Amino acid sequence: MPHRTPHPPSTEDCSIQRTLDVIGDRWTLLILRDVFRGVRRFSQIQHDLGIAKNLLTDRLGSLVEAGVVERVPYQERPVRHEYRLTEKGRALSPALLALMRWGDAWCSDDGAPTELVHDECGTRLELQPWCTSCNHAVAPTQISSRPGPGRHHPEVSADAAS
Amino acid sequence: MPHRTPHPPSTEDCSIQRTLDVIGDRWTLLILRDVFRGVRRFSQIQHDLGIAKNLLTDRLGSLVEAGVVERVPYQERPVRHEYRLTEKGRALSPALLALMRWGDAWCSDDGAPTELVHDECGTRLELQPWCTSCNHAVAPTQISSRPGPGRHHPEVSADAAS
DNA sequence: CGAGTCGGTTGCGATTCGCAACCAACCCCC
DNA sequence: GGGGGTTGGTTGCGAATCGCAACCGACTCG
Repeated sequence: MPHRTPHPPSTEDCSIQRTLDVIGDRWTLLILRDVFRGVRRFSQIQHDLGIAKNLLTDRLGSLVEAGVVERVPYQERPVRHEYRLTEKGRALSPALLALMRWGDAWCSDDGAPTELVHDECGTRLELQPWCTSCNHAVAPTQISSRPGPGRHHPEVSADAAS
Repeated sequence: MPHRTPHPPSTEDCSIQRTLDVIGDRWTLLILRDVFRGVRRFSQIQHDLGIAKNLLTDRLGSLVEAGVVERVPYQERPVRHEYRLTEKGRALSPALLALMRWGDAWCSDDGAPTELVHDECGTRLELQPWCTSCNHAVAPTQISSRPGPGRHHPEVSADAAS
């Protein structure tokens, strides 16, 4: 259980903060990437990532506790478990894709960035927020949040970086 | 300069890995969130986040070195600098939004998840990968990557978690 | 019985973090 | 021209975390 500072001193806790409290660890997103890919068993993940076993135990425990993955038996005699994504965990897919896309586009060793494409039609996917009724990409400045009951988070605007 | 293990033992470095090498730190994404919001000066960020100054110095240095932000003077006499997003940094916007969205939807303290909406028309934004030619959301299984020259990354599929 | 696998737990040295103190450059003000 | 304030750091040090290796219990197979 990697505890953060009990109260991040001045910033009110925003969505990013809460998200990072769950997955903002050096290993956690890599573990989740493996689980997304179908690498679900302790030893598989451990071998694939090269993570220390005690850390993997710890991170998987946190993820289970957070409800991102669940520990289900995949065989009896001997009973063995695997870790599966919950609904909450599957909901991370867009974020993981966006991070992957960014790494491809901006951190590739060879110069050429790769693209994500839609298998069926070969269209390049941008992963921009896309408005289904206006049918075009939505700039970060045109996005706001609609809180359930009176809460809002700080605006994140790329154009504020002018 | 927070060094990772020199060679992440068995996993070949994938896009997620490379991305996390740049922003996979407990503080870095929070720093970037601030910069996106327009909080660009050292002392502002430091105060807003409550991060230790030596760590902030270190993280900002890494981000500058990675080309995610740049350090530009915003006044002479005395010369003072601020940190601005580069093109590369602005490209993180979809990822940041996706993470924020997830935190809103799944980690809110009060029960009701907030939604992202398009200002102009009020449409709820899902941040799913959206195919502009098919005009519908693209499931993770239908996404593949088109590498520039011979490289590919592992498929990330939410449905593999069946 | 002995060896092997899976999924951990325990101990310990090395790294990193968080905090507080200090500092250099520059400003303003008297 | 000395005192005080702000900005953007640097340095030192104790505490928490990490990474590695060793060990372990349950179980299976030969």
